[in-house]
Amino acid sequence: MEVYQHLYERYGQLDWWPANSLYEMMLGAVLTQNTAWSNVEKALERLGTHISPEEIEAMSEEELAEKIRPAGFFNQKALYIRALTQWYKGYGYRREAVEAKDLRFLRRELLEIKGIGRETADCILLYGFNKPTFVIDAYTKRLLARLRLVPSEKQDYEPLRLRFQEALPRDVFLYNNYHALIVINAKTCCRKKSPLCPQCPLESICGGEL
DNA sequence: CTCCAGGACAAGC
DNA sequence: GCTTGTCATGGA
Repeated sequence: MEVYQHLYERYGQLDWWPANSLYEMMLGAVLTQNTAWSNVEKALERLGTHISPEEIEAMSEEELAEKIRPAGFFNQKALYIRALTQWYKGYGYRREAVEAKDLRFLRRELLEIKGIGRETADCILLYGFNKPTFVIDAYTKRLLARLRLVPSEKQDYEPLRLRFQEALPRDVFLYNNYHALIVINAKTCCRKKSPLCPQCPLESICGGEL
């Protein structure tokens, strides 16, 4: 918890994920795949704030792709969003219906959806449906590499996720805030590949435990 | 101009 | 199983 402590002292409790609704959160998770968040914002804005799954369903494939164009990979992401929306429809677009299922079941279901890989699934589960699964993204890998907790940024997803989960108490709020802190910190400082910038809250840490 | 950003998939080994 | 080419925009 050492790394977490330092980040928490700097940024505090974030209660994170930039979205106005659960559905918008899910859209953001797909749209941000290998894409700068500023471009995701443009795409979400073009869809209109408080976009509903029913509205997305009413759109044609081309129409949706055109709307999300600024986010890049728009043809694929249009497919992915439709597939994800179809899945959600199976639960009547009801949050409680999804949350009633357990984590392992939902994770398997999400991973079967075209365009929903491990990271996107975990984001949706953690930030969308409050399930305790840890999110591993590029920022997380970069952080681990800089702290020398792993030899390089090229690490497999699952071992890293389990490493975090085994090192931390199984708490959805902790998982949520921890990953949020990693993202916020990455966007705030330590941009490029400098080891760790001087003003980084983790500057003094060397090999501490997560 | 090049490089990169909160990945995922299909094809090939 | 693991690795590689592909998908695309907008900003630095």
